[in-house]
Amino acid sequence: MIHLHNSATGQIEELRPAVDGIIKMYVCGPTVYDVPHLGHGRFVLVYDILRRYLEYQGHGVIHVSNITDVDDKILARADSENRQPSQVAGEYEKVWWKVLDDLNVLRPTHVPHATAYIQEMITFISELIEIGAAYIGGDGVYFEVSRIESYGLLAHQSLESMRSGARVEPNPNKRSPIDFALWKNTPNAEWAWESPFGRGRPGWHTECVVMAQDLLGSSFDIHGGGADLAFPHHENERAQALALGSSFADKWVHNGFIVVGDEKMSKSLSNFVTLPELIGEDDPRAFRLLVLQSHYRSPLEVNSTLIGDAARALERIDNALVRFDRHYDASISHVQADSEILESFGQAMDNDMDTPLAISILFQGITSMNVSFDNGDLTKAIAIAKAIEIVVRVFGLGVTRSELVLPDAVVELFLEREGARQRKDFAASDRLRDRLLELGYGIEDTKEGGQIRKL
RNA sequence: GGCGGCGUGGCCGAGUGGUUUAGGCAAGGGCCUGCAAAGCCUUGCACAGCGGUUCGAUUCCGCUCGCCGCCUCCA
Repeated sequence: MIHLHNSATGQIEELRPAVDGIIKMYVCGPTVYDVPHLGHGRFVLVYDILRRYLEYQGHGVIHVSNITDVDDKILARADSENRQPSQVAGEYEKVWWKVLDDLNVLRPTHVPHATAYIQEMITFISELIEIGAAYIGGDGVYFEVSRIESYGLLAHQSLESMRSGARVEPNPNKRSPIDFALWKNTPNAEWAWESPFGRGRPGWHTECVVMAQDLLGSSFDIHGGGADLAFPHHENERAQALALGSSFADKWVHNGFIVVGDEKMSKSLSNFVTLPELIGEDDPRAFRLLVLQSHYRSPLEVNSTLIGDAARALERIDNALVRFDRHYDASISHVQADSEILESFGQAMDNDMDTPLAISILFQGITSMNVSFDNGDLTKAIAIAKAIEIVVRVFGLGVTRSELVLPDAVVELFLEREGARQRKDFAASDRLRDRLLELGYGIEDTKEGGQIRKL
């Protein structure tokens, strides 16, 4: 079974699903107020890979990831553009799914929206007030953090040190500076909901607790998100759940940031690259490979050089799969995937998702597959190729193996060149090869004749 | 100020108390090829610095220097 780093304990621990064979995972999704950037891309890829791996191992995965469509930033954008918040949210959610499709990310099992859970949140907040864990301040409802003894678990800070180190601005409506808002009263706002505590809208930290528990139950296996969500977002989710007696998430998993020149990529530093920008220029798989080549908890540097390096590395994988395709026929369908490769792959992944090591195993496999093909050991080559194909699929790096349909004009040029080569008219054959290259088709001459493929 | 993390060969980036190499990209040499492409083979005194533990440390401990993150909206 996979072992994962649990931010709650600081240890790498074995995942033990509460329900055998089913893994329940909640991943905090985006606030849809702008175009997603590389940081969003990384978290989405990390948990996509985790999910694919767990499914590869035969587990059922219930993957829940929300869309935050109620938020101050959405409102601010709507106001500045003089339109409805729901329009803003709708627009950027569309962009979000487009980008995820481009990145070949599997859709979560459930995608709850905050706006669809307002009533449930109101009920939840009422319960917190009832048991005395939350109180009504002048401008909203606050959670009384001191109610939770273990508050600070994810921040790795004691309640006391959090209190003394709090940098939040003092708010006379709060009993303590570290208390956080569950409900914000906005009596005159257009975009607001009626509640027993006044007209307003929910705070950010409540939606995930409510939606996660609605879809996964009061306890589940994995709660994931970016490292910057550990505190305060996840800490506050946890506090609310615990106040009402839930055990909530078993493992807290946090991925590292994208960095640019050693600095965190963020809006405030305006050093971010958006995903549509990246995808527009490069093979989206290059970014996925870059993410795989670093450990998910480490900071990851991204720049055009590194994306280019990854794109070239990708060619090595693609070339290997093309070579596999060329040799594939019914006669070798019974060959089993190389178990040694799959075993080391599993060991690497089980160790806190060591994808960099797993990737190195993949590349080593590619080399030995090529060697086996070169030596004419077809059975061995195919066995390795089959293992490679499995690993590539778990990583989500596969290309759609759509039938390579060549336009007639290309076929004509290709056959013409084959003829020229046979006549040893190399001047003509090279000219034709250049023509094909211009059209986007590459040729490799092998013992069996020329091989053409789209580049 | 509190807490957490990092510093590996030209670049990115794993890993490990010792004998065999992470891996990718780039660079040099070679094989293959009509030339290429693809592929293969091969080369490069890596583990921030200083001490300590140890038969032996890049890997454990301490200190120093440098860097980053969280503590505020943030993936």
